[in-house]
Amino acid sequence: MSTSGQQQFRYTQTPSKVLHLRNLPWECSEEELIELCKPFGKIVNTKCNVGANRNQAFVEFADLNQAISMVSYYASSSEPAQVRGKTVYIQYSNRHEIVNNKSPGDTPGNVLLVTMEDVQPGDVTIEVIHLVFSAFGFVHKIATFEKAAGFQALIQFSDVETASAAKNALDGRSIPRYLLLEHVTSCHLRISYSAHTDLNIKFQSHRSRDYTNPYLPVNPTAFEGFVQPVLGTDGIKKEQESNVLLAAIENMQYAVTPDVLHTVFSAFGTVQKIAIFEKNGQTQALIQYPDVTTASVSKDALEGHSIYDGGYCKLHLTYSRHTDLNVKAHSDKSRDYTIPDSGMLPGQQTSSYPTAPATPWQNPQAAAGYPPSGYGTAAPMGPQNQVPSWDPSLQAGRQTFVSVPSTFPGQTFALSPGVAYVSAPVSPAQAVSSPLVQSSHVRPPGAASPAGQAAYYR
DNA sequence: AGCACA
Repeated sequence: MSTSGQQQFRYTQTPSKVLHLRNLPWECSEEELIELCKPFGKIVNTKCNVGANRNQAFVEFADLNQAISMVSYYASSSEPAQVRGKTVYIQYSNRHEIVNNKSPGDTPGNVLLVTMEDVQPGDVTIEVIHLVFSAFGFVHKIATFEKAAGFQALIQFSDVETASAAKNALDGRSIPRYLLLEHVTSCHLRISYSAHTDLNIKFQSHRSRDYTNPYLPVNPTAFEGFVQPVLGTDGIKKEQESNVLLAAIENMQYAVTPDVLHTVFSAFGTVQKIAIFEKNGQTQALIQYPDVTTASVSKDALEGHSIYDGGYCKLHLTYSRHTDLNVKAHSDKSRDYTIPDSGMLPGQQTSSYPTAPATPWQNPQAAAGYPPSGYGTAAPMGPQNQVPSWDPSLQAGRQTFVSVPSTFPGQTFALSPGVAYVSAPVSPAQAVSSPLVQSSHVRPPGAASPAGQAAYYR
């Protein structure tokens, strides 16, 4: 019992038939899981693609001893458990059975429920959805709606076969970027079967279509008053600018506080308000500037950059629909910098940073070879590092990372850490002179492979 | 790299 050594923590949990596996490759299949676990016993249930990164899973053995044998084996093995060459960490789950594994969403039907991750409703138009799914057969009807899970669409095919073909081909993939709005960096598709068999579409509108009934009335109010991105003539691209930026923070290994964001975003102008919140398991933030131009410059300069080197806390910026945030003046999730802070000058607001020990924009060399193992490697951020307003000299000395351009969503962790320096950081002056919104050029749909598959990003 | 709710 007294196994001395570093792995003793593995035994601190009470054994369970259910094992919790983490650090799996993204979208690890059930087959791969079973392959890994079946040498140790009979697997009666699994739950894959769990967690925000879909890189965790649960495996339930028929017998407790089988689970124990697997944990024990890898606890003492010199070779770690691996899937696709990635070390998998195994521990006992704190639950004793996997519940609800077979959801209704696994029962095939002719209607698919598609969840588009990491996008705002309206970022993906119904035309694009139609285009993407038409590659597998005639799409009868589409209804889109906003749920807590995100932006969702019900897509009705003629039959189960067509629907499952589309599901198999597209589930877990991303809509090719050239079909997306300029500011939309990725659109993962999560697809399950709906229990519906026939959708009841009442109007042709920006959120619902019935392609079997061209005479269906067009909802007269459906297209106007629509705050979502304005559709271009091709119905595919265009975005609405705003003085408020929405930042989706990817790969958030460090705490991101309002003050950290303030430091980063103040480089381009006065930051008025900041709000941080969780959405769909991802941390997002709203950053309010006084005007659209400042927001636009900031957005162009910071998009895709990471707050910390190594690709941590990577920012994806879009324009928010908000124009004026209503936030608590001083909480751990929000700040209103427009409210005069008695006894505190604006530049002194850095005085209390309980949770922001890492230095944004730190010199990459400083951390080279030091994978982030906590906050220790980063120097505490002091007032001297605060950037209250634009200062070219600071910007010149500031080095930032940008991920390799070909980094696809979901592969972020799997890709080599080949990050590239932005050798000439974008200065606001340059950014202003360059177009704020790129041309709405869209490659023709024919550019997609006929099967509609090769073009989709894994 | 640390627990599942759609």
